[in-house]
Amino acid sequence: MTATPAITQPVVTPGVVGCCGGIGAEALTPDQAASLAHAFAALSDPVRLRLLSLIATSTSGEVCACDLVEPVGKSQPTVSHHLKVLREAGLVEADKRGSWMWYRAVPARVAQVRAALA
Amino acid sequence: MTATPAITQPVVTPGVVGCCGGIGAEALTPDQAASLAHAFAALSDPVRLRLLSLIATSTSGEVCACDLVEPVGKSQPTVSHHLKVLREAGLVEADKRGSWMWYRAVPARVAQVRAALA
DNA sequence: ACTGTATATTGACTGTTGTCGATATCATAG
DNA sequence: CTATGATATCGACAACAGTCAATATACAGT
Repeated sequence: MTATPAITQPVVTPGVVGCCGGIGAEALTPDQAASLAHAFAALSDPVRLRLLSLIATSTSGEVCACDLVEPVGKSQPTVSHHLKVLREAGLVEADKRGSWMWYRAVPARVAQVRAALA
Repeated sequence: MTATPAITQPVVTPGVVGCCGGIGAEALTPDQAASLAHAFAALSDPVRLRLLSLIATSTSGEVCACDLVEPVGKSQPTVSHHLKVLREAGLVEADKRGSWMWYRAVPARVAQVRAALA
């Protein structure tokens, strides 16, 4: 019954996700509840939701961190902190190119969290 | 563009929900992000997830509060507190019959939150 | 009325979280 | 190699959230 992948680690489960451990299936085990709660916690801040939205809706599929500070109206350290939380939740990933960090959403992970509400 | 219903209030939006304001659609406005974040915050606690799961998966569709204290392993006031948070988020509703409070899930509301991850 | 039971509220404590200024790290340009 | 710009980390603080014991409220049965 370890069907729900660990959310604590930024490891993104490959392949089809979100088949098990949903609210509407069987009752959640404490472990499943804990890891799901961690994922939802990452989504429970308006700034992080805006960041994820900005990243997920960008036409190029990725966006430079430098373009995220101004839209959310928070300081650079604060934005960096929120991006870290999103990354630790596996909802976004990033890599450094030159001086810039490019962030992109992880659709499979978002789908997995969404499926938990089934 | 005030498509996303207010989550702060326990008012449940009738009819079809979850068509607008999702992460993957356009970028969220600050207001949309705020109300969505409030909904996710209610799901960001393991105890509340277990409670919602227990309620949503009950065969009769509703469950007495007295049957929720023991499974989650928390004190009665703590469980009562979490049930209040779930109710304020519109994810569950309840009514008193005799001495007992009967809780049931609000599927439309759950679906609305799920749709925000589209 | 009184007693027992079910649920909610209060008050207090503790741990966590969002925020920013200051600073550190790292890459590029000159 | 220094200077500049982009990000991340650190330290501190205020606000918030989870928890429980104690108490309050409401209902049922006797």
